[in-house]
Amino acid sequence: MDTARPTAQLPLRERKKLRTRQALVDTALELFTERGFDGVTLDELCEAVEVSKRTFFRTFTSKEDVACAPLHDMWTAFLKELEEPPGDAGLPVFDLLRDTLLRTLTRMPADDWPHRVLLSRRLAERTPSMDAHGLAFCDRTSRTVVDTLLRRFDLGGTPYEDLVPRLTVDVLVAAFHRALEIWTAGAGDTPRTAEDLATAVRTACAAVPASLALPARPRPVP
Amino acid sequence: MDTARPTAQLPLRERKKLRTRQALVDTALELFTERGFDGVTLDELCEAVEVSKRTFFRTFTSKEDVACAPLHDMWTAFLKELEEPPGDAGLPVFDLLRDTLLRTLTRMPADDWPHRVLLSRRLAERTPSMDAHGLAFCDRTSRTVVDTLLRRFDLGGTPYEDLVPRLTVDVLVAAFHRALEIWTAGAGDTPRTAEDLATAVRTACAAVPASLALPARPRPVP
DNA sequence: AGCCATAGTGCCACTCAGTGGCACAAGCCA
DNA sequence: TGGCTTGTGCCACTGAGTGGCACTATGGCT
Repeated sequence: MDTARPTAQLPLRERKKLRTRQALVDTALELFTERGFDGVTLDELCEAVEVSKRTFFRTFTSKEDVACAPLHDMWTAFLKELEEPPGDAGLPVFDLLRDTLLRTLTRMPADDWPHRVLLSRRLAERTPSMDAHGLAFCDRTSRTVVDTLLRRFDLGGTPYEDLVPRLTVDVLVAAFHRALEIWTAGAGDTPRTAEDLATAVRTACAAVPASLALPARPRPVP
Repeated sequence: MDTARPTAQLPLRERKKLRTRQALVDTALELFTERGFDGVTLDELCEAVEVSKRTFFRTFTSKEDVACAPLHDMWTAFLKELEEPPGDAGLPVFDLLRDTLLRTLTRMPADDWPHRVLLSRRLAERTPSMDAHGLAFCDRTSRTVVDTLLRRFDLGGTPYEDLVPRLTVDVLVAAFHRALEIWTAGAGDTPRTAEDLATAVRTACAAVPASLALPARPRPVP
């Protein structure tokens, strides 16, 4: 089952753990997609992966968590990527974040990650508790991102705590979510790649200025 | 307990229901604040309000729901407010939304609503599942807002579904959340009013352009 | 090679959120 | 007053998530 990955040379124990984790994610996405999030009990999932429920909860914090793993992984990779020294100095933070996100996308495992994200997002759209879990995770991650930014960059001491940089991150996250939505909704079973998603992210980010300037002409009342 | 409100003249049954609802919210916020969200079981809450658990779940969708009620109420009022014809035509949608939000704030019950929001937000900050629930609710509301906008205004048929107006709403929601955060964090037990919150909303909205332009000057590496 | 210390696992019993079903009471309408 | 509808109480049940303890596999050390 999917050995010899870029798992490189981790201690055996770690590799085993990662394999269990991946098996749980894949089986969960498969079962949930087939019978719905609520149509599958954790006992069944654990049975299928041959793992005790106790072990499941040592790997994931909740039933939602396992189904949201693909995007969790991406954001975790994003945080790592953000620690790398940026190419251009003086670039607006928003562009820096966008580029970091795009770079992260190119580095996700190209063969299976996009498919996992697709399944996960489709599930989230019809499973409120999954959606909630994903949003809360993004929110927590955003805080971490702001902390990293403050540590690495001189943002000129903004008033009201971290209002300005935090808004920057919020806008990027919003744009990413819109991109995901568009990417996920795309026609039926067309294969989706991380590049497609990157394109959508670029589009969404580019649409931000227009969204702030968008004029509201009232319709003629019917 | 808190009769003769702007409840006006609703059928008796409705008024009773609303009173039960309000009692549940207030008691929940009180108990949760005192002993923590997880430190109070629904059975205890229902006992305190003298209502059966079954009834609780006819009024609220989850334990989190009752604790998030204050902001739910606000967004519901916001949607209603958005149906009113706007004063100025041709105003940017973002400004229109912001003004609608500010107007909504002035119309919330001035005496007890702010205090409820404060308790609710403080709880949410240390209760992940409450935070998640609140975020998911906002997300769903955002969709409704976009639908209303599209129905009421001629937004010039944007490409990629509703990308542009949806981003507009997302940015407003982000700004509101930052405003809430600042307002909630404000010193200790200073009384907080809806006007204070309105001021914070104005500040956060005004900070949006700066957040997009914010330059990232790298710090000298330590 | 052999042997602990320790990280990780399985099992079991328990709490509590959330649901379905049915009988009953309170508000509403004639 | 009596039917009708709407909302409530009660009770049993499912399933997520947790704590505790005994057990096994791993990796370091001699």
